[in-house]
Amino acid sequence: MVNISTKGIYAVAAMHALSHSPNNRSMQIKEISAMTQISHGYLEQILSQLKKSSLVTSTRGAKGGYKLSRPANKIIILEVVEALEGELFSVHENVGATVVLEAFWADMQDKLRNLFSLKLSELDQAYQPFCYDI
Amino acid sequence: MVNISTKGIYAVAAMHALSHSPNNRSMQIKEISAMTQISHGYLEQILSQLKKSSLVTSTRGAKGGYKLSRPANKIIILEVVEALEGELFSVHENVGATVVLEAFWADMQDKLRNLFSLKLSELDQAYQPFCYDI
DNA sequence: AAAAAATGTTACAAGCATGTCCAATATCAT
DNA sequence: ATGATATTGGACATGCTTGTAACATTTTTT
Repeated sequence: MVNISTKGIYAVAAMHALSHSPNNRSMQIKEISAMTQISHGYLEQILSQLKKSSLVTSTRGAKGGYKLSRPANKIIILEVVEALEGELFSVHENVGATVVLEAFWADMQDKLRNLFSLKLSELDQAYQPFCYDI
Repeated sequence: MVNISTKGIYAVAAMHALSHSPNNRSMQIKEISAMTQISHGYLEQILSQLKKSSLVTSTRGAKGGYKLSRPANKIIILEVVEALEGELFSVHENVGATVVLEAFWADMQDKLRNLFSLKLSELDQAYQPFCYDI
């Protein structure tokens, strides 16, 4: 079943925010919350998960915060989403019930995973609105 | 948020079963249940939804059943899934919070909808396992 | 007319997801 | 050392989803 909810989308937003921290300096939840409009409490949970999946590292205490554990071009969106929601698409036993449907859903899974295999760093490159030069 | 759960997958399975009814004769829940391994009770709900979305028609009473309301090559998987789960992918306000992310998710939505715009009739053509001739 | 065979509708239990909140722990600054 | 500042972990409320089950309604058969 495909599963991308707000949680995964928020995670991508948080990671995207982190990827913009100059020189990958630590960012605090407070800052990320201000940038993404995600509630402080919910970010706590999300970042905790991202940490468990080794996508970010943290330092505690005053002046602490989170930062990317790897450069943004070594992280793909799929990882981020799956860190929060588990396997993006998993077809279980019996839901196909025919060979045709099993093959179909397996193919879908493949295509979906491809679709989400974009690097975090490519977000800006690919989706930045066109800007005129002077 | 992307949302395809067992319900949508079951719906595709049910529709696929119906598309194999010779001459589009009515099939009963009992038969569909036997073919797809989906419980009778749950199929009732699912078929009821499919009917509300005008994807199937039904006749009640003894010798009743369900059949496709249109030929299988006029029905796409996306419709079937969305009949059960609502819009396949909808990005709401604020979850992007930046232009880049909004553009990204909008693009994803587009690509996903394309991915699921396969005709019901194409399932067999595209995913039938290869068979050797004699 | 009555029984049998289907769909149609609704209520409900159990589990999962979303999001809030707080206490515990760790770190920095004075 | 002490207080301020952050993360960490978990408890918890609320609502949605999944799936079951029972009952109502409609149609056919005898």
